[in-house]
Amino acid sequence: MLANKINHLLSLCKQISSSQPISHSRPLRYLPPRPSLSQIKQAHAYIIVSGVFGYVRFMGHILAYLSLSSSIPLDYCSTIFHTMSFPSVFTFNNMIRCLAKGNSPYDSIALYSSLQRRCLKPNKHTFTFVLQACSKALAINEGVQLHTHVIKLGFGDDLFIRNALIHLYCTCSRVECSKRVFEEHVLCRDVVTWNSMLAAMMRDGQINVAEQMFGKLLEKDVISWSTMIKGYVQNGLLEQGLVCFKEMRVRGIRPNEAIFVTVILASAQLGLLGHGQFVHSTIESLNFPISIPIGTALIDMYAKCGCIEKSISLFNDMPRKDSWTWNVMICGLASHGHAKKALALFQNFTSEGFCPTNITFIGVLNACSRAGLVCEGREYFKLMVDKYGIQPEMEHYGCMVDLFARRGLIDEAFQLIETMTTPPDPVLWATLLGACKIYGLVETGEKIGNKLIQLDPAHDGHYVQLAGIYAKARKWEDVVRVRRLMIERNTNKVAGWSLIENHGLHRFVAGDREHERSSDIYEMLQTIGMRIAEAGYSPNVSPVLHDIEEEEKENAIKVHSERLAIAFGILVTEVDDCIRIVKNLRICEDCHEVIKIVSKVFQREIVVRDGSRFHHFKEGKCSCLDYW
DNA sequence: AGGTGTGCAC
Repeated sequence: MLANKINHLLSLCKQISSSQPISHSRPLRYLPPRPSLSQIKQAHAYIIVSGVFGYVRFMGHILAYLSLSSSIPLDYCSTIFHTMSFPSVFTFNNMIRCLAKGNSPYDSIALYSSLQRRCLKPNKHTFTFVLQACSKALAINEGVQLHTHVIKLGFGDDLFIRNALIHLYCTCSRVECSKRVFEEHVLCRDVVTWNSMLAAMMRDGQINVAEQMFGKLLEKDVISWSTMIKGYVQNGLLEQGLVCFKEMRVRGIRPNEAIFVTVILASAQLGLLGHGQFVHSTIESLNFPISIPIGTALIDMYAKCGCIEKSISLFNDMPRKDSWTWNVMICGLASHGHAKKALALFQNFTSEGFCPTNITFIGVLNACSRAGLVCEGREYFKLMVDKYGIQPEMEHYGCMVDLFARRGLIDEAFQLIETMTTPPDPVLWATLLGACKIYGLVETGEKIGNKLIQLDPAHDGHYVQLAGIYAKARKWEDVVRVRRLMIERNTNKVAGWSLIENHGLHRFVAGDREHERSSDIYEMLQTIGMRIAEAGYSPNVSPVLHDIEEEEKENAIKVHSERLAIAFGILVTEVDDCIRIVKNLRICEDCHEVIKIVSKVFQREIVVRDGSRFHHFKEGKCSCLDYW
């Protein structure tokens, strides 16, 4: 159809050009709204070959079409531009736009200067394009100068330009300036202006202000909702983001791809399967197409919500995948300890012609470390550098140190750290510290622990780990000393919590008695205690740091948040249902042991996502093979 | 001829 039109255009132009000049816009009128690159090239070639009268004017249009391409052919654009001796402002504008959109923002800004040197007068379109370039280049100084030009030339009231200015100031973290632009013109604000301002407040973390603005916004379009939802999620207010999404659905607004991706991501971060499934079912009920970004986000979400099988089946069903999709799947398999599957997938990935990225190798190395595959880990690390030329980053060293440390190869971990050109991240030392705790290496642990506390004195985790090492060696005086240090320094203590979903969210902290079914929960804890004792369990109190009597220590670990959540889970779920818990910190050794036994004596499948990985408890065993 | 919004990590 389109080809016919173009052919028609060509023959028409041939006929006309032999007799009389054709009118200005005719060669381009036959192009569709977003023509393909080859269609644009055909039209361009024809304009030149036919020697159409006024063809210089068409070059601006050709550039305008090119600026709409998904990946802008900058070489082609500049060839067109530089063949013209006297480009018009229109042509300049579209070239500025091509450069801004095609990731050459500095060239775009430079072209604006050259437009002025030629004594051409920029118009309102010039500013929207060049301001976009400034936002992209974070060129705040140039942006401020342009703002003065805008005012001088009398474009200060233009809605599009003001929105571009708001966007510029907010991407350069000048929220106060964008607020000023926003407030200057109360009368002529449109939805887009509100949206830009909303985005600015979000980026600045001023959620309350943004919320008020959102409330005042009478006509909310899809992007207003998108901005608000994304803002919640970006600022870690995941549950509010999902509530906002639900409200949008209630009002009958059809979400777009970006919104779906954002709320799937929020569900993944929360780790709550119910929320993720709700979003997935919304997509299905709207018959919304599963694009690559949505499919990828869903795979990631199911993996992070503990349903790795569902991730795998979605992955296999996806007709088209990009390297992100593969990376998500490899990382997902790795986080669940399915090392062999992750490594097999890596082989398929490369044999299908994809090029692995630094992220791919984080997944691969993570798979090796989770499964204790030391030899494979060493090989992949070498392959990454030698074959793919990827320089190891902190995260790759993190995986390797973890790999060695878990196997007790502390010396090899130290050797690797010594080869690093950049100073090691405290996370690497923290990984080693964890290994010292597992292997009972009190002296090494003490050295690393003190070093870490020196490096990062506000992080309470380091004190807790070091105290844990002392506690395991029953060095109670040292435990007390470290704990006292932690209290004196008033560290940012992160409270442990566990979440479980059952007709809404239930969050527990240790010793919690706030829940409405608290007395039932504690009764269930008693029952659990009796039944696991019958099965031969005896408490391991080393994780308890308090210098208190043994009996009290036992009581303290009995009420860890994950146990309260599991007791509640047993109370409210059906026997065949899997109990899913999300915990912010790492699970303690004793709770891990308890949950293993619970899974056996109560015949329940329990999945715990802790701060670092997944634990699938079934028949008295855990998928981590007691290695975390 | 113009402005706003999405995915992978120790």
